Amino acid sequence: MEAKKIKEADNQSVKPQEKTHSGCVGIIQPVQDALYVLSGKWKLPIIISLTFGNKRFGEMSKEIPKITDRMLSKELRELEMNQLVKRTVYDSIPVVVEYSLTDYGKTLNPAIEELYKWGKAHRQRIMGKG
Amino acid sequence: MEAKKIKEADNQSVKPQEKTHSGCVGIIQPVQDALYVLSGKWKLPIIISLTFGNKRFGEMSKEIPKITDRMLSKELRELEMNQLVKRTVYDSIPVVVEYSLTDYGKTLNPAIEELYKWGKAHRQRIMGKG
DNA sequence: AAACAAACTATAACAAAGTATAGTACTATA
DNA sequence: TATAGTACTATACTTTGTTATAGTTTGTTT
Repeated sequence: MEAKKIKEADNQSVKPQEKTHSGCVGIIQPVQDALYVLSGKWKLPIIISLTFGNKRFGEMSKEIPKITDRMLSKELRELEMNQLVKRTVYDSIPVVVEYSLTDYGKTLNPAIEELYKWGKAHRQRIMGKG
Repeated sequence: MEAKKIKEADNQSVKPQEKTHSGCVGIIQPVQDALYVLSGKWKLPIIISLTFGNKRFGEMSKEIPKITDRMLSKELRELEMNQLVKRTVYDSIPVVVEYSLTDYGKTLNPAIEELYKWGKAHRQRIMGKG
């Protein structure tokens, strides 16, 4: 499988000659690239689940609150295409499929960590010091 | 204006008694909280634009590639509700409206920074060492 | 008075994302 | 033969997100 390309539409914008205004376009684009790969409700939950150890389909299905099998399957395939997740089939009987994070997938850790910290603080702020 | 509540649906899950599996649910939820606030294609671009200085509607509209006025207006309102962005009306003539990040909005900086770094590396990986 | 700018807002249409439900293929066990 | 486990996939549908287009208000310039 081949890595999904970065959206064409994100390619537009800013030839080097153009004014970069305050330089913010150079920041926006990579952030949008990241969001594109992580888009949707479930990719980060799946990745997080796998940072806690390799998992089988059924385990993840139980472990990630509210995810449906369809979404799990769909998102795992996308993550695989982007080389963040690896799928290993053991030809035991019955067949067992194990998912794991690739080394590349693990490079998302610092970003996830920051989102986690912010999200935690945000929840506390909103729920009132809970 | 009042801060938008965290989605009810995100409240479900895990009573303290329940098995936390490998503890990953405790990470997933805050990350989903963060994603909820930052959801959509435009909130981070808008926030990034404002980290480079206070801006007026028209400036942001030009500076953020491809955003429509409708989305800019809608997303600014949401960010304002979440206290990430402040809207200041100067009663000059003609009236001028300035948007800025709140201190709280600025706390997103580390997360954005990590997403930026990852997105930049990802683009290089995919575009081929560009 | 006519045209224009800033900062939006309304309406409708369309696209993407997500959910619900059911079903498949394989094998094992009762 | 019937039931069950594992790992999905198909279909249809609903919801949410985004875009396109046009219009509003207040005031300015010509």
